[in-house]
Amino acid sequence: MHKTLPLPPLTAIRVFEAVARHGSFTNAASELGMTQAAVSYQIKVLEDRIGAPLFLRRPRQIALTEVGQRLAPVVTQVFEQLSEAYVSARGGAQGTLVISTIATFASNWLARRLGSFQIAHPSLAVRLQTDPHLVDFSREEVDIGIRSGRGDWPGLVAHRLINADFAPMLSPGLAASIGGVKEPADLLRLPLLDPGDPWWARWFAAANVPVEGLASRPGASMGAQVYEGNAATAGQGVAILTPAFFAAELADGRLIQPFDLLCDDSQAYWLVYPESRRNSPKISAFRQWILGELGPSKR
Amino acid sequence: MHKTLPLPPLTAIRVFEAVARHGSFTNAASELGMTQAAVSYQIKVLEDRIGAPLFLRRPRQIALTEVGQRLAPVVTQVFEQLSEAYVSARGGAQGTLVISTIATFASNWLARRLGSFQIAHPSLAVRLQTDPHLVDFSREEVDIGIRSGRGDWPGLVAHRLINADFAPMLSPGLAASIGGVKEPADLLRLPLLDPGDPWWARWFAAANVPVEGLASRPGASMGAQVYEGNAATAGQGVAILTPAFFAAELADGRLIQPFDLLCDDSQAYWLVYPESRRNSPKISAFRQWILGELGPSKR
DNA sequence: TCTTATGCATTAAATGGCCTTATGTATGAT
DNA sequence: ATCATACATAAGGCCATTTAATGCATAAGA
Repeated sequence: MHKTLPLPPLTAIRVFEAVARHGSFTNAASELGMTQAAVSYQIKVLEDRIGAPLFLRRPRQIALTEVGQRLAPVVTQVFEQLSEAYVSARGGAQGTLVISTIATFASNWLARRLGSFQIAHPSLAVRLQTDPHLVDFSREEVDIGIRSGRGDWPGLVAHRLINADFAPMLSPGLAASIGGVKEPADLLRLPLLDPGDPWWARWFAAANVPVEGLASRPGASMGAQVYEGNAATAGQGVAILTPAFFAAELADGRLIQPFDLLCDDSQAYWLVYPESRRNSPKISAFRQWILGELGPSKR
Repeated sequence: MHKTLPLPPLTAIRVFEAVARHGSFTNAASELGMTQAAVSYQIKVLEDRIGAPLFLRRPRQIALTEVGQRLAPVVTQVFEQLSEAYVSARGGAQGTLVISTIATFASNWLARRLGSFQIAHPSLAVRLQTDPHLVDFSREEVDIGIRSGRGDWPGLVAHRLINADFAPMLSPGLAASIGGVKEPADLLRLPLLDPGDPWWARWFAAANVPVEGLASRPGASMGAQVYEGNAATAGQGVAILTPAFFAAELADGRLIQPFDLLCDDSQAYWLVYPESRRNSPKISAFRQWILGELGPSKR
């Protein structure tokens, strides 16, 4: 057990510092935003604790006693140090934004846009941390998380970013090679990328296209969408993809989505952070940025 | 107007320092003499103010976050400085005893005895300040005063030291030179020292001895007693003196007081100090010493 | 695997430190 | 002599702080 340091009443010391600096109870009170009576009280408290007067009460002014003169400079300096450390802690706490995200979102969405956030907030360092499990903000040093799920985490604020829905996509050239894709069954005349992905079976079922022979292996599709997207853009086949991850390709025509039919995994990607830090500047900044990014393109 | 420094909640900082040092809310609580719940609350307050967690809550232990790691050493150091200054102020306040006294008492009584006080309290420096007016403790840096008066000063504790009474004194040799002093009138056969002192007239009146011709000039007797006492001891005449100031001479026979008749000026010497500082160690020490000095010899 | 122990979080309620308002006192200025 | 200034004091209220009781999660042990 560590020896406890003998410390003066801190409230009183705070008041003493201001009084010593001003040489006046009244002026110190106005700086501290309290009444002169409160200052008088605190000084008395401190004088009682120290066992000696700190000020001489002269008619229209006060003067530090010897004891007060020895105490005042130390106290002033101590508060300066403390203030600096405090301000720096508040500031430093805002200097780095740690994002814990799952790899899929990082590579398919965040990677290409994060630059604009960093340009908008040049004083904020961003640390990306991809991690498959749901971060526990109370035991890991992470500011915000991006996770899939249902958005109902207790104690956390969750903003829905994008739905994890999916539809077939292919390059315009590949579609033209069979004279255009008119109906879902047409897709079966083209190579399917990762045909074992359970999303295929689900989508064709929703489209009322009976399909056999789609190997039913466990899909490693999550996180690999970016590769399949590249392959599809290159015209190598039809991929089943989440449109929000390929908004740019769909917009500029590198990929087309021939059917509006979207299937749903009943999953979504969420931005999450602790309720208690809702108003942290860096978290506000990121929230504002990411929701703005989603607004214009795909909502 | 000085710019107000931004400061953290000081109570919370105090708790934070202990927690950081112990690495435990529970242990810090016991050091601080409060409950673990209170510690938890204060840490939360500080974390809210700073806008970031200071500790990571891991299963059976906590760990400082980066923000906490930067804050903790500064805070610890700041409290060490503050504690040192505080202790030193409390101690320093007890290192010097400033006595404001009137010259008579200083020269006739204190001067010869103060040495024993300083020997008994070698760590206490004594500063004697002779000053004719009654010290105002609220505007002068004085610890104790010795003054004559009636002992009824509001806000001050007053201990009666000695009565300012008086009686004729002379050396045994001088008394023998006229065959001994048997009755008050015998004194008139000897030279009176400072015959103009009003004390003489008053004493002879009390002794029912009619006297004429005592020059009625304003007596400078107060403060001069020590000189008259020396002259009397040397056999140069009869002096009218305050017995308490010549206890040693009376005890060893250098002076005799032929008559018990004491006259009274209705004055006394008092030790005074502010009620609020009654328990200050140095004041207690002096009070105890001076009352002890009076006890054995003359009470 | 179940039980126990440890350590922090939370809630509601009690406490008292701290502040304010109102007023008093002393002194210097007009 | 009256007014203005600055600190002291008294009474009362409020809210920050604390406590007691309880919950929760995890690690250790049987």
